[in-house]
Amino acid sequence: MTLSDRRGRILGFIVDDYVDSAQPIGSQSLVARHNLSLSAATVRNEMAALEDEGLITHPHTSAGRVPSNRGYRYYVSSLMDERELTRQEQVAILHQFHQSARQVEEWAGLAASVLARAMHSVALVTQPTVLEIRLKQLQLVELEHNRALLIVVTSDATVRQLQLEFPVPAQQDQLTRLATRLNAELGGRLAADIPRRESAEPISGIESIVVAAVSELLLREQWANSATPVVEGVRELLRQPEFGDADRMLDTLEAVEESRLRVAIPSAAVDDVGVAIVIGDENHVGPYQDMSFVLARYGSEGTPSGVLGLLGPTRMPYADAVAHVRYVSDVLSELMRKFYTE
Amino acid sequence: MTLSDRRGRILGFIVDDYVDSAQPIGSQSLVARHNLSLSAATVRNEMAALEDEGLITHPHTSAGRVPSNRGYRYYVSSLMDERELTRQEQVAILHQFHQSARQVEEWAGLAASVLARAMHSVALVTQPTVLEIRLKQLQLVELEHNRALLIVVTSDATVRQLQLEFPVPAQQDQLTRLATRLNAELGGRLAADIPRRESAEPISGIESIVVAAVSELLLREQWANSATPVVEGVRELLRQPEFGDADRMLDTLEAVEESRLRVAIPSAAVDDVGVAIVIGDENHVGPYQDMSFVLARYGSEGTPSGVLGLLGPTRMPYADAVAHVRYVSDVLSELMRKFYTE
DNA sequence: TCTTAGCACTCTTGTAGTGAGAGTGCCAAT
DNA sequence: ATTGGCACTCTCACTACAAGAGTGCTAAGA
Repeated sequence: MTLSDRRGRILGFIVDDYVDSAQPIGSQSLVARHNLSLSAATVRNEMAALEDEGLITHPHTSAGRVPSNRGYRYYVSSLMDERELTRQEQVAILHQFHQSARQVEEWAGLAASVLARAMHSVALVTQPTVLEIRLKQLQLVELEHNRALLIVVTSDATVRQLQLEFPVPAQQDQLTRLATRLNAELGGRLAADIPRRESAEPISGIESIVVAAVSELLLREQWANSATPVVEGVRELLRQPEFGDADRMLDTLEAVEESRLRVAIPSAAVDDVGVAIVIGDENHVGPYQDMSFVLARYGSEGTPSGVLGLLGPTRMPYADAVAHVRYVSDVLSELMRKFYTE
Repeated sequence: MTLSDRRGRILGFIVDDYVDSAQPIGSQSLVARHNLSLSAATVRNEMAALEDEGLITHPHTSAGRVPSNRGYRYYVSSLMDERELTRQEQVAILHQFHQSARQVEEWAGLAASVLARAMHSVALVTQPTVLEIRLKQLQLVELEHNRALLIVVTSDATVRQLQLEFPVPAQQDQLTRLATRLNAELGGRLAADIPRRESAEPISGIESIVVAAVSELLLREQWANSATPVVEGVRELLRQPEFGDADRMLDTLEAVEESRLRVAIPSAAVDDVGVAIVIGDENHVGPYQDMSFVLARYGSEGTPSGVLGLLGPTRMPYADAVAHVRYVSDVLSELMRKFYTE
């Protein structure tokens, strides 16, 4: 569907005005605000046409117009002019990264709060993960009797631990020897390559327990991180007028909690370069019928990567959102690139 | 202050009724509900007296009575009969622990959700920490060039890592030798004993960096854990009628987020055995003027310990809350005792 | 054919008024 | 000391009403 030039502009105005006023837009106020050389009546006719196309709606007979999900979609795909952040905005963001992000693990959280604050919505950022995660080193520490702590360092410089229980007691020096041997055998391997050795040479009970645990840790790592993003800015979001009443607020709170697990779903839409926008019911799952996601990948060839983005009301300043998400994603990618290729 | 028997009973009824109806309690309905052999007028006289004592208030001239913070305090200290959880309630809770708590790290989270669900309030549980935390083992893993990962295992079987940057490159075998030596020197020491060696024998730059980092990690451990408890049940709490309007809800959301950092303050009131109750403005800090904390310690001699408890509206079923907090604290203490003394 | 002025109609929102209901406070009688 | 009675107060739900904003349609003008 393509709209005439004028009709498109009117839709654009409606979206813009509605996004920043949160009030239904009437023909007269629209003419006044934009100094149109048209009468309100003409605008009304165009509006009626836009409504026939399903791009805007009426809350009730005599209220102004509000963009529908399809209207936002048209706006985003055909009307919106993409913008970059101003130099000033960029500096403000960079500043926050330089000031307080010492550890890789803190980057995701920082990115999330930067985004949330700038856009007054919820920001979601997954921890960076490598698809091809390799074992870098493992270590065994005796705790008491027959319990030990397994520590695994992976190629993306993260650490995981698991407590193991052995059928028989094991001394620290015995564990150290085992760790040394396993490091030699398994170091540098992919998760997928590790546990396939049951039928090889006979192995002691302890060793098989350790090997199984190592493989579990390598896999769990990927899962846990990619499934539960850092969530920031819930309060920012709930302050928006669409969440003004208490019930709506509770539902949204639930939606946001679920979103921890659910980003996975719309993020399927994220291709490798661009910023993906999922508007309202375009996301068929869950309680997100009147919320939108703006998502992007970050990270590049040879570094861990993840997904980051915003979850806000459909009435969202999309151009700003896209600009912010893209910029933060670039910043994060660049940080990772520097860090991992040194 | 001590109330006459009858006056005390009436206060008790008011608190009980108000706690479960959330409606101001009038003299007539009180007489009816409890089959008092008194007239409403008499009850009114008693109520007037209670109001003079500052134990109950009037939302407005012609509404029923509502307990004041001092009223709750009197109720809790003199009127409430403590109860234990029924066998059934106990089993339900134990069941959840046996079913899903494999790792020590998961206990706090589990305890929090058990409490939150049972009491429809926010539950706060700090991770267990040892006051006398000792270095068990440290490990150094080369990452790239002059960066390495320091891993520290402490006496309470937790693991922390930190990325280090050295002024000069360091090979893995060099790092391994350093780690071995430092383990011999520092193993078993308290956090406080570690960094006090600058002026001892001359040390290489790398070594001093590592030692400083070890000490930082040992201390950070304690801080991070004791300051930020697991928080569960925000939605449960906000569903309570006192948070019915949106503004109130936002404020509370903020209060709860802050409570992550602030439990420290009322938890000062927690003595070693009992359950502490902090009602409304008894907590002078922050936005908790009409919320109450019910807190207890868990853990015992020789095991890590922490604080756990509830944050709910002052209109809270205190007897239930105390019973739940006490029981969960006992369960947790027992689990820890078993785990750490094998 | 497109645009526009005019007008009747609709729906929301805010204000005011009203009556029922619940509760209090006080007084006088028991 | 307790209680019945009664006037008074305040909330809450409902209704009525007017103002305001907006629409849809029609008919006239460019």
